[in-house]
Amino acid sequence: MIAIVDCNSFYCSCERVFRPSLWNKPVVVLSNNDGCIIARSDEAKAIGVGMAGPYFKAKPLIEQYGVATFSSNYNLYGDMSWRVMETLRVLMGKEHVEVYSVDECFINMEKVPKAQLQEMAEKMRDTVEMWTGIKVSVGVAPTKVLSKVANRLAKKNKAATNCVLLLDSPRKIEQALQRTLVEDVWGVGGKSAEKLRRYNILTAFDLSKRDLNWGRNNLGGVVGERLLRELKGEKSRIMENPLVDKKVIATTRMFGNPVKDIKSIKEAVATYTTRAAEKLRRQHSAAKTISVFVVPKEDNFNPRFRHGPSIGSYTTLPVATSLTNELIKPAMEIVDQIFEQGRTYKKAGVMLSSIVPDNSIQGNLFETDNKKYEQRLLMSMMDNINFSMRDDILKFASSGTSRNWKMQKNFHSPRYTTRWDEICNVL
DNA sequence: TCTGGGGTCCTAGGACCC
DNA sequence: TCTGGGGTCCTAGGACCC
Repeated sequence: MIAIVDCNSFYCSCERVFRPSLWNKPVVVLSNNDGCIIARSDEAKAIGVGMAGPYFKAKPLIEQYGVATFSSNYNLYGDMSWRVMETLRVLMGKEHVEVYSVDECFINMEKVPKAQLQEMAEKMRDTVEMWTGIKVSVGVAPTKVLSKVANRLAKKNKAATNCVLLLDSPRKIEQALQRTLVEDVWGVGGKSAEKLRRYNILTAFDLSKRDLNWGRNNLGGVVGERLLRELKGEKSRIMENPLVDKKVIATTRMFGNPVKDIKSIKEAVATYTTRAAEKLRRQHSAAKTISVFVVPKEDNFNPRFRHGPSIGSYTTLPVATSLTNELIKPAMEIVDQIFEQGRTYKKAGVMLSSIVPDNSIQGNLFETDNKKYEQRLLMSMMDNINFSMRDDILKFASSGTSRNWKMQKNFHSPRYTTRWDEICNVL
């Protein structure tokens, strides 16, 4: 059996841990740049605040009900996520925990006797709440897809399930599938749901009755076949190694305000490159390809392309690198290529790909080992200082000092758990 | 006026090889 | 007159996830 542990309204819950007065009150958290709503407490859902909607549209409702509003505080959420996952690793053994996203993880329950599954799921729920203050929901079933179905129903019917649902018999699985619409199945997105409805497949149960070949031919090849296997109770996505290195590393952001000058774009791109290179070094990798793109602000707004088309280019380096300065240089050259005078831009991004472990970088005849060593030492000193002191205390000059492109964060909460000067005060 | 930021996997099709 | 069959690698793009 497999369990999935999923934090309830995770970002909102993180904010509420340090603001108990918001308990049972409507809370929302906004995306970067305070653009969209990306998390809502149950109370906010109840008064009709929509998911992923733009903030400005929901603003009247938010003000009318006095909804507590926060800019996203990823320092806080990242640390709280680590606490939740670490609690589960202590409880279940770290080899059984597969972190799937910031707020959810799969637990391999093969070793737990069948009669103790319910009890163990409740223990996970209670321990995480006791140790971190975060409430979670737990779904347990024979496969990952079915455990997601269970988790969703547990969350939707908190009064009846107390946030734990175990699907351990064919009858329970069938009932759960009948109560789940096909678009709510993990792996079925908008496009597929539309197609399935045309075949009169409306619930997860309807879908589970199709045979594997049908899935292969109508739902994106092997992906569809695997999905059908999982719905039928046959494991098809194995427990993956949770700490696989990223194959692509990206840092992309909307600007706080639209930007017209190349200097600002270069500052932003240099800053994003710095951030991406840090992520690269954290996983001890180096990249051979760097791509840069910008998104112009289009006057005729087309809802089909919310961000408008992006304009970009890439450079393949002679040797893979993880050194910030070696990545900033080609990035700046790409900006020179793609920037058009007279246009206004609203977003830019940097992507690193062709990623290899940094201990297997191909040597370069013309570079002495000594110089490389010194440069790496410099990088790791910068990383340490920036991590332990404050973001960006040391930076490359090309990242700029004016930073008028920086994003808006008008409702930022303190980084209670990761900065000494922002620690929680109890008065 | 104002709509995020990361990722993954898979497939099709072209270039190229013998 | 008549021009195969099998494979690999790469890239772009689609669909999906949180």
